[in-house]
Amino acid sequence: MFGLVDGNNFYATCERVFNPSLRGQPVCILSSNDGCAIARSDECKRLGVKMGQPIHEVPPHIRRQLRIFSANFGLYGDLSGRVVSVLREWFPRVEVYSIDESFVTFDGVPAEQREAMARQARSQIFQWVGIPCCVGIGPTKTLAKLANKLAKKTPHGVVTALPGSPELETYPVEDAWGVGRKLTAKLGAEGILTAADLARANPDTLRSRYGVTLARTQRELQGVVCSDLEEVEPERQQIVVSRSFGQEVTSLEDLQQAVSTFAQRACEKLRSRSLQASGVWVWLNTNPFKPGAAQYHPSKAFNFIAPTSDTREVLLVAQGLAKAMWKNGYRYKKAGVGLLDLTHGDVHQGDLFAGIDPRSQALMKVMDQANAKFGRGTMGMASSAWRSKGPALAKPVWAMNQKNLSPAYTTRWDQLVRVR
DNA sequence: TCTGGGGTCCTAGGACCC
DNA sequence: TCTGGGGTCCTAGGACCC
Repeated sequence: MFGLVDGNNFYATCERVFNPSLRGQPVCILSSNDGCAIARSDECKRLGVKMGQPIHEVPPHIRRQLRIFSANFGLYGDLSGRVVSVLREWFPRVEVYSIDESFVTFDGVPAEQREAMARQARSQIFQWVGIPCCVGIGPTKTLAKLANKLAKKTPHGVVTALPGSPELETYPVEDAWGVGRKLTAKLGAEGILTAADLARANPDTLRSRYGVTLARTQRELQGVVCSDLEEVEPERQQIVVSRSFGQEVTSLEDLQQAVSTFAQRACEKLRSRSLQASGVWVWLNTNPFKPGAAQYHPSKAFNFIAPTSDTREVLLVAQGLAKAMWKNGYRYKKAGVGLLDLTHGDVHQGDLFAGIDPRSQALMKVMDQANAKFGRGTMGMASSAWRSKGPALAKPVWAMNQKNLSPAYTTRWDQLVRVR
């Protein structure tokens, strides 16, 4: 049996943990650049703010009632780790599925004890970390997900879903895991409106019309396990860093600084996972929402002869790609850098003629260690915006808007909460 | 004025191999 | 008039997830 544990309105709840004045208030978390609502407390949902809604579309009289925050991923990630560490004490097998969701298994736990166990784990997480969770239990991950959604509507927060449960008859198919907007529309046209309808549909027709993914979802709703617990995170295939700009960028110099900064960050992520990249990919975008503005969204990739994790090498290429795509006269709103064809550092297919420069790894190691010890941005490449962290340089024009960022309560000494 | 970021998997078609 | 069988790899697009 599987369990799915997830934090209710996770980001909004994280903000409340260290700021009790937010309890009972409509809390709304904005995406990077303070654009869209990406998390809402129940009170905020009741005021009609929609998931993903651009905040400027929310009527001013509603907006004034909201407690608005810029996304503070450092805080959310840290609290997420605390939730997982409590879970590991209760369950021998845990799959961390996302920042706010984990799958667990009830191996060897008798059926009549599972819900009680889930309730205990749930109350301990609330007591120790301060995050209210719900637990869904089912014989497959898909049913556990479904049960979790049902649990949100109960006061005790724990629900079990079995194949053929009466709840499936009224459970909308679009809320099933693996059924998105497009499939909902197509299935609806065939009269498949609920999870029970999907479970009952003709499997051959489903397979041939919609592919193997939906066929698996159907089997899982019938109680057949198609997706097992993945305790070890699979190796990354790609690493992407992209941002919308706070202000539109109109000079190549600013654009290259942004691209450098993203490339540098991508390389840090790469090395933290002991990976190397064989390809780099850069793309640029103008503002698609601006009516009448000239649009341009080029993208260009480059393959290395031998995989690398050296920031200098990646940066040089990323800069070159950005320059090659640059056209005067456009107003750029977004850029991104991707690292592709990732391989593990210990399986190195070298360059027959150039060999490996041992100094490269040593240099990167020193940089990473300095940044780990003294904080991100302590050492960096001059072409990036790394120095903008210090007091001497102005904020880059492309820097994100984060007007309502809460403190790094758990990850910076100077931002700890004071108790009088 | 203001519109997120980071991923995965599947499928079909084309180019190429022997 | 007739035109094989069995593969791989790559890419683009579409769908999904949080």
